[in-house]
Amino acid sequence: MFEPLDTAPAYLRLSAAIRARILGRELGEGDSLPTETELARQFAVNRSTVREALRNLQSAGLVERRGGGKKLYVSRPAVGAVGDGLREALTLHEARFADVWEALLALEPAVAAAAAKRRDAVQLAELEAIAVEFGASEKLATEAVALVGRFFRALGRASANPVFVLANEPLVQLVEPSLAIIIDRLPQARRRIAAAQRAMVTAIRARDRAAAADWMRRHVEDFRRGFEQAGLPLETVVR
Amino acid sequence: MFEPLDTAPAYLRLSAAIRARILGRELGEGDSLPTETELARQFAVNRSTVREALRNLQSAGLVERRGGGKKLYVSRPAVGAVGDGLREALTLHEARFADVWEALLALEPAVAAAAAKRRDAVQLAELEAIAVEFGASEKLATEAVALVGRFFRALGRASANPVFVLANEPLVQLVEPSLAIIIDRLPQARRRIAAAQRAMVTAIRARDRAAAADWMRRHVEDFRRGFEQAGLPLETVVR
DNA sequence: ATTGTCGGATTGTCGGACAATTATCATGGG
DNA sequence: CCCATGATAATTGTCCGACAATCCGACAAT
Repeated sequence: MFEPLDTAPAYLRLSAAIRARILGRELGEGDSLPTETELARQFAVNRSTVREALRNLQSAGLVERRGGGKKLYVSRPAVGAVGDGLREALTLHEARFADVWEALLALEPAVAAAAAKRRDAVQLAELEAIAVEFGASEKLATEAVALVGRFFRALGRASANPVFVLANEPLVQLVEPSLAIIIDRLPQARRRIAAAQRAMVTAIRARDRAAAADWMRRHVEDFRRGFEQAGLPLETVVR
Repeated sequence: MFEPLDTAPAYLRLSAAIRARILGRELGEGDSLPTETELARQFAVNRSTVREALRNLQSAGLVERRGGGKKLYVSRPAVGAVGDGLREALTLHEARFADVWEALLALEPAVAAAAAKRRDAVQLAELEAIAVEFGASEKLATEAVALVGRFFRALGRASANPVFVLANEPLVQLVEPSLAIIIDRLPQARRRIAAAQRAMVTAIRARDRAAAADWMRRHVEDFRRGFEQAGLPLETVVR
């Protein structure tokens, strides 16, 4: 007979309303939002309430401020921001290295295969450049790790699959600290990574999906071995 | 020479400060936050500013209100909430069905294998119950879809890998509407899904990882065929 | 064309206020 | 002694009004 009343706080209903407009494409990426005062007038609430709703949308990445300006623009959630959130969530869920590794083993070969299938010339050149720079490096562990991260991210973009791009990000973030330790402790790590990157680039250049996936699989398995050889237990909780 | 000044608004620095405490485990899950007035006093800002910071943390799932109460408690981001955010992000990134399917094909066999390896008796019973209920159903498409969703989520939990659990969620959410259409249009879809679920349960009961992964692979590939046979183009943008 | 200036618009932050709801606790009954 | 109960205090959600800092756009000066 009667439906339950919506007793949610106004700031939540407000952000839900705007969120729905964005997801329904009535507000497209790049459109600017009305000013806070104007929103307050339209929704007939106080500006403080509007601001709470906006903070909500802002941390979901649905609106953002561009280049030091004041206006808010509708945006698609940035990969980095989504990745940060996922990394936090996984950290608080006490994901262990073994868990992340298991996901990497499932995901990355498919990413590599998709990259081999769909990469364009620019993306191939980027991967090559990163592999060359890594191979030539006598750099600090942190710089080497950053290059590995760039390689994986470039691979994700080359896969032309937004699901892979987004899924990639938190895994790479979570793995980077461990990788730094491995590169520090195991002298052969750099060589093995460089070899794997070369092999993957070659396979991707040849558009050989199977080879790309296979080399990635070895690369990821190597990574686990490195983790163990560096004396770290697989049950280590990542953070 | 000079470092850039931190000119971020107070509400952002405030949420960053609390966020760091939570991620650093100084505030553990279940701890309650001080009241807004108390936070305002400690950080020497106005309560309005505190509230904006809290809205930020709240939508990241780092704090939540429990059972209609007033107090805020530190929490780990709920799987459903993280999944919602990811689904939104993927929608706005214009992920196509083909992209989601490609990710499913990479991820789900690994999830099934992990479930076969690590499931306990309760989780096995849950999977069995869902499969039986699905097999016996003359239900509406929406109910059948809900059961498929429950099957995949139960599988994720049985994998005992939080990365799989979190990655699973948005994919399942994105795929459910398509699945409803398929079940509506293709009479044989129900039978094929039921058969796949039975096979997977059998493999998982026997702890046969390879068989579980293999049946899941077929299941996912079947899903793509169903999508095409239902007359939907793979390039359809999910939402 | 670049730089400086000026007024208006907008955001960030503040203080205070109040109703509605929730937490706390003393108190009396079983 | 334990539990229900009601009064009281604390807290949240929302509003109002205010003001400095900053950004924006237009216009003037170099």
